Amino acid sequence: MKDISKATIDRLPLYLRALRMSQDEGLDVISSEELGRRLEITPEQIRKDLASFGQFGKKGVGYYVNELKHSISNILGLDNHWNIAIIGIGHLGSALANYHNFISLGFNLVALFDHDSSIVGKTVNHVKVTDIDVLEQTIKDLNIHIGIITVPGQFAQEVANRLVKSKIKGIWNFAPIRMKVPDDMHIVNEDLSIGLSCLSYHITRKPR
Amino acid sequence: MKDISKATIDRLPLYLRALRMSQDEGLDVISSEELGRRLEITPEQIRKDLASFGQFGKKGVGYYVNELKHSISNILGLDNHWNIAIIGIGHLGSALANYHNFISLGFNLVALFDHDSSIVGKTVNHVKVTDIDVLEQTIKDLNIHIGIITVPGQFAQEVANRLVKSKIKGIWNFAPIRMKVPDDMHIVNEDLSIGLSCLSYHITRKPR
DNA sequence: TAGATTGTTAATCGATTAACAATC
DNA sequence: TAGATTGTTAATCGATTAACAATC
Repeated sequence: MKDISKATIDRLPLYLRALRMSQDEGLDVISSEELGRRLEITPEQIRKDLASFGQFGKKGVGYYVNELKHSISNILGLDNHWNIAIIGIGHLGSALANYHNFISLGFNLVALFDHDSSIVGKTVNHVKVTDIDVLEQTIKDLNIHIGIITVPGQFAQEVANRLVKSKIKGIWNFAPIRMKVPDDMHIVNEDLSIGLSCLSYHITRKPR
Repeated sequence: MKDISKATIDRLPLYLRALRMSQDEGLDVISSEELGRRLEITPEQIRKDLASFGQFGKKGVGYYVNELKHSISNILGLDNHWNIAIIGIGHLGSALANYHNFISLGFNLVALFDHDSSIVGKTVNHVKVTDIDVLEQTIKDLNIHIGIITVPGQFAQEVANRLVKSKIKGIWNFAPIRMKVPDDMHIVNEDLSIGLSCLSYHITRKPR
């Protein structure tokens, strides 16, 4: 398989979601044209993206919704049903613990960690908060694959270091810093203030 | 000014943050080399990005931290101190209402809206939750510029329609749908499940 | 001055769009 | 069959990287 562009991978989750919605509406077959209309992505782009992973459509017909849905799920590795943990159960951590979309994508929320003794022991969305002191051991015991960092910025690097040592597979980081991790560690930075700042830029430059 | 690339604009908030941190550390001057090291962006990229807005550096010296910080703030329109409101005070909406980074970027959180009578009237981070029935009037009264949508997906389009009618300047959308808005409406979609899905893709393909 | 570092132009790389043959 | 729609190749567009003159 050739190298897949980052932009293509970023669009796959959108395709998956649109396919689910289409299926809920009772559609069995969908064309790249229709999928594009729903997502505001050109049909050519969609066909190109999908074609980089194989031939999923039927010429003259379109794509079988259920089939393509499963194919994309598989490509994204969602079939692995990764075990995830959230580190830092403040406002954002709690919100993510309650975010049902992750569950519906196939992720298992198996642990929550916090430092604060007034939070440890509490239950958020049916999961008990564990003391961060036993982070490494719990990651091994519960076979946690992905760590979600929602601690304040000044503690994020240390948490990342401990996750790396615990042989976690990937990190999803919400702390507003660029962390230093080994080259082979997979890390995705979710930077909430970028979106709002960009919006500010656009409304300043091109007011309606 | 030539057309600025979307990628460039996305990086400006990162520059701004790194400059703040540098200033906190007592730095007066910073080179593109050093800035690049902190952000893992090439110095050439940084110089190119900044150059598209003007000449901010001194050859042979670097960039004056405080000066550049203010310039980028200005470019991003953060000087406007936009009034923002959050619509949908569930877990995510509450978390955003408590997110201090927005305040430190210069945004004013002036209103929170919800439909649920058990939430209306409560106070989150010193702001009272208003009934969504009076959304339009409150937007006018409080001169709200940006609406943050954190309602469940099925209600998001309707909220967007009402924001558009209320002549809001921009929408920051957390609902997992692509909303239909007029072409001249500025909207940024913050799609939380994309990041996690992409992480799943990477750890599946290239396990450490 | 000599060393350092920007700003800018040219070269490369990557992603999107257009076009169309293949085929259901 | 005729119309529709994919998959793929070629053309265009946009973004990054490299190189270097300008200058502090």
